[in-house]
Amino acid sequence: MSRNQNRSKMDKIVSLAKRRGYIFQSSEIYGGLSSCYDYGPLGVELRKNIKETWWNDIVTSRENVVGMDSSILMHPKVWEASGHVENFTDPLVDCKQCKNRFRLDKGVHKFKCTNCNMKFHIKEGQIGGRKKYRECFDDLTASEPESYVNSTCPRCGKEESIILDKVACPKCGAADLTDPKQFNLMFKTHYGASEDSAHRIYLRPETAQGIFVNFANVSNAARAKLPFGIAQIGKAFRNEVTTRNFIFRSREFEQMELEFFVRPDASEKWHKEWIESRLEWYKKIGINEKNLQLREHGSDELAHYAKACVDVEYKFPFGWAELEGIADRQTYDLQQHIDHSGNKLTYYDQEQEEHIVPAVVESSAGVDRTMLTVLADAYWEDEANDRVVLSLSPQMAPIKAAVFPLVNREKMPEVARDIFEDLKGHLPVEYDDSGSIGRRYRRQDEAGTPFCITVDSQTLEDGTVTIRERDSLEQVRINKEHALQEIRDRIN
RNA sequence: GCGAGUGUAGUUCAAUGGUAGAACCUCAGCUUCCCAAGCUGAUGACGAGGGUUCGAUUCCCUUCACUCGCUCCA
Repeated sequence: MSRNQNRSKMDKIVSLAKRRGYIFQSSEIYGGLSSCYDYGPLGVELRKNIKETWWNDIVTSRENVVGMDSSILMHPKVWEASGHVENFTDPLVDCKQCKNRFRLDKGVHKFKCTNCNMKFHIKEGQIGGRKKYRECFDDLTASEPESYVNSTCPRCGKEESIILDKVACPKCGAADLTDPKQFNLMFKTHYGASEDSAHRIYLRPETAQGIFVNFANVSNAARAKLPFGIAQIGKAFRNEVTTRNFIFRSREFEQMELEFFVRPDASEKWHKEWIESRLEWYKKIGINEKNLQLREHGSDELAHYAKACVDVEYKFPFGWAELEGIADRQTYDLQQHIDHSGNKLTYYDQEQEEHIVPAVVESSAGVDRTMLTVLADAYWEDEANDRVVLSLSPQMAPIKAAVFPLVNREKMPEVARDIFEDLKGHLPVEYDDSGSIGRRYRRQDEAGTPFCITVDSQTLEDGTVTIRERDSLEQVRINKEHALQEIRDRIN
């Protein structure tokens, strides 16, 4: 497909999502808030179904995985231990000339002496400049740039005479830079009514740390034995530099994370198992496997704590993109919290008769990305029948069935309403008697409803109704008393 | 964050320096015995804030949002 066609497919999904009540832009009446989205009546059902199938697959159906739900606000030291504070405090600048962005300390720092006008610069940790000036230094290996400010000039010997003249772009050499900016992906807020910095805390940028800090609590309470996992679904917040592609990357999002604790020597084996298991899950919720692939991180893109990481990717209209990362994090996380908190987050291995720090295999998936995947994968245009269809798997579909009277005459609406009333306590269903029957079928097709039950004149005679399947348009007659069971059977 | 582009009913599009039309959707009624039929009627928009002007949806500025390309993505 060409780019134009790809783009228009995303546009169509966005507009369908709004029209049918899946996804709205946040704060729309005030002009919208960038990258934040609200989920409407169908959206919230779809999200619930995604989360339920995940939870069922990861927690309920496994003996050795338990769930938890930690608070979004946590002690600030959690993020010092995890590395989230430290890794994102470097000031960054942009070169106005070549648009390069770099850490300020990576810029070319140009110094000069206010007394003798000696000049030198620091680039990539080396002192540079004219030969006659370089010779004034015993060693050309540079210290931190800040340490030269107000230092003694090595040429004329005058104290406190060196000043920082300018900082230039290491790429193009221009000294035309923006003011340094602090980039930290964590949202900051104040804890308590007082706004002094002592009470600064963060909205969690991932749910995983809530699991790690509860490692001892949960493993004791659950009497867990290795290998075992702790799972959590919850919101996380990141001040992303760029947000793009509808709900794909947003600043507020929901994660489904599993931290699976294993003996360190077994992490590789479990990493492989979870990769398979997670890929299967996406197929199970109805994603076309041709649109799924695994991608292993190269050593250059691995996070500092991870030994290996494999992404599950989906072929979106805008290209292949990451749905989930499955990482072998080794003992990094628990060890960091052991070091920072002083608590013994270890496991006593009965067989080896020793305390060990378990390694962890993490599966980190996004609810919102899964939702976009489900919608994009289900969307198609049935030109033969002139309709737009969301072929959601019955398990994912927000509305499982709709009930119609074929026409609004005789007793058909009453009979149809009775069937609807019987179903509605058990399944999400809709009743509709407006317009023509064809219009009502189309409406449900677009919303992704897999089944439509129609009451016609034969129903009044023998108590049977038609049940129509969304994708094939096939209809069969069943006894109206069996409608609930029939739909349940077809969902599973 | 930088550069380019785009903002008119729910959606897709018109028109205009004198405050806006349509189609589809939605709603109500009639009709309709199985796939967006028909008839009648109704609701509904110039993203926001300034400026120029007698008058701005239209021109200018700012801002917000979206799209694309960079950049970023523990």
